Amino acid sequence: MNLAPLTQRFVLHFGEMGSRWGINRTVGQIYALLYVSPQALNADEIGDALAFSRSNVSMGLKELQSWSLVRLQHLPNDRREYFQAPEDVWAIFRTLAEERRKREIDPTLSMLREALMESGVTGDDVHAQARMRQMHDLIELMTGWLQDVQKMDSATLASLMKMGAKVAKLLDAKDKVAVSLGFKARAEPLPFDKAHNPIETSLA
Amino acid sequence: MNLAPLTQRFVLHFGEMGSRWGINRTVGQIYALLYVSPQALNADEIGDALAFSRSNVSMGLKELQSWSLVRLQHLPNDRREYFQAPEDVWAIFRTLAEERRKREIDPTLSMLREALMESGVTGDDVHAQARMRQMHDLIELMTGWLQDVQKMDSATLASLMKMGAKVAKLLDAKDKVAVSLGFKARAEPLPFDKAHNPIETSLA
DNA sequence: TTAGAATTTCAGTAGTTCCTAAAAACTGAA
DNA sequence: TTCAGTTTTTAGGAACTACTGAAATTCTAA
Repeated sequence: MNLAPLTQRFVLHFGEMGSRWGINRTVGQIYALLYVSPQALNADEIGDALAFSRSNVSMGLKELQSWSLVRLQHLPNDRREYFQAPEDVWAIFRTLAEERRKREIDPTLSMLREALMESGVTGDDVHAQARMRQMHDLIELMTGWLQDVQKMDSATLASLMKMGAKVAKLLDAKDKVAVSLGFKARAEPLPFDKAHNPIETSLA
Repeated sequence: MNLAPLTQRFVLHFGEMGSRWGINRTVGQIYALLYVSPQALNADEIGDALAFSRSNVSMGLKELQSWSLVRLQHLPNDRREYFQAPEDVWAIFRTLAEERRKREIDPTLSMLREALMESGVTGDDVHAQARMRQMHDLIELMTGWLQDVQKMDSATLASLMKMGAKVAKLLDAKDKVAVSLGFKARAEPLPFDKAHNPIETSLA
């Protein structure tokens, strides 16, 4: 491996973190290299840079493609495939969030849905099913919210994130202002009341 | 394994998903069992229910404790340790988010911070460092926001999530109302302008 | 202090994942 | 169709992780 110093540190770090992120060292390093590379690289260049066998690079790239984390490119008069990581970090984040949801959450959500359809449940399963409903409702709320915010453009999302906890306070203030004016900013009532909260009430 | 049908399905599913979640089958199944169990269980009961060796159960419980996902309990006149999963699914989510941040994100944030301190960077590393800054700024924004919302109580958080994308629109409307009244709801200007957005400008 | 119950550690084995080198398959030009 | 360059698949060894039973340690009540 013969990379510029900062790049090398970055690449090695991604290799080490790989196992915590559910990818292997190879995949982590390949992605890191592509992320910092100013231009697309082909499989041989990647293999040379990281001292991996050609086939290992091939596997790694396939894995990254399955995550939609790399884009394929072709250069004129060169039939090798060139790979690059998308530039927009917000887009990368969106992709990651979506892929992880698909792999780590959706299967569980399906299982829970099926378990909740089951009727005539008896014995220990009565309590178990109630617990599953709590988990199901929370996950459904989270994934629904995630889909919502994924539709926002990056600037709006960034603004909301920077506000953080202030959002709640502002909305509170807004309600008061709106009410004092008899101003109706929303078509349907906000679900601030507990009665509409499936999480709080599902075990009640 | 001799569990009620729904419980069994739930437990087996958690075992299978374990590898995707970065835990092993044993740990996944133990957590699932504790999650649906109406009362705390001791290590022997867990081992019997799941047909694991006593030592395997011990390791699994240790792992779950390192994630702060199980609570330890003692019954009167019984010196065995009893384990249970916290009941509040929101609290569980908070714990999970925090632990994953510590393990999967914080080390990378540190590495990026150090890389950005580096001065006198030349060659390929100039572009690489700029890319690292983009990643750093995004992660910092996300983790900061996460800390903010983790402080909210569950009901507020649930409300905000249910609103999803509507939050942005409401805030927009709120600004208009506030402005038309000469009403100042916030102490500092909101960073809606691009100039204050480190993500958009760090590579410009 | 000690018996014995409960838990943890350890060493060995089984199982899984990672990685390479070689073979096979594919692609576009001649 | 053939050929050379390129990519993918495959088989097998290396490295790592998971699991068990036994031994060691820790803990508690008498």
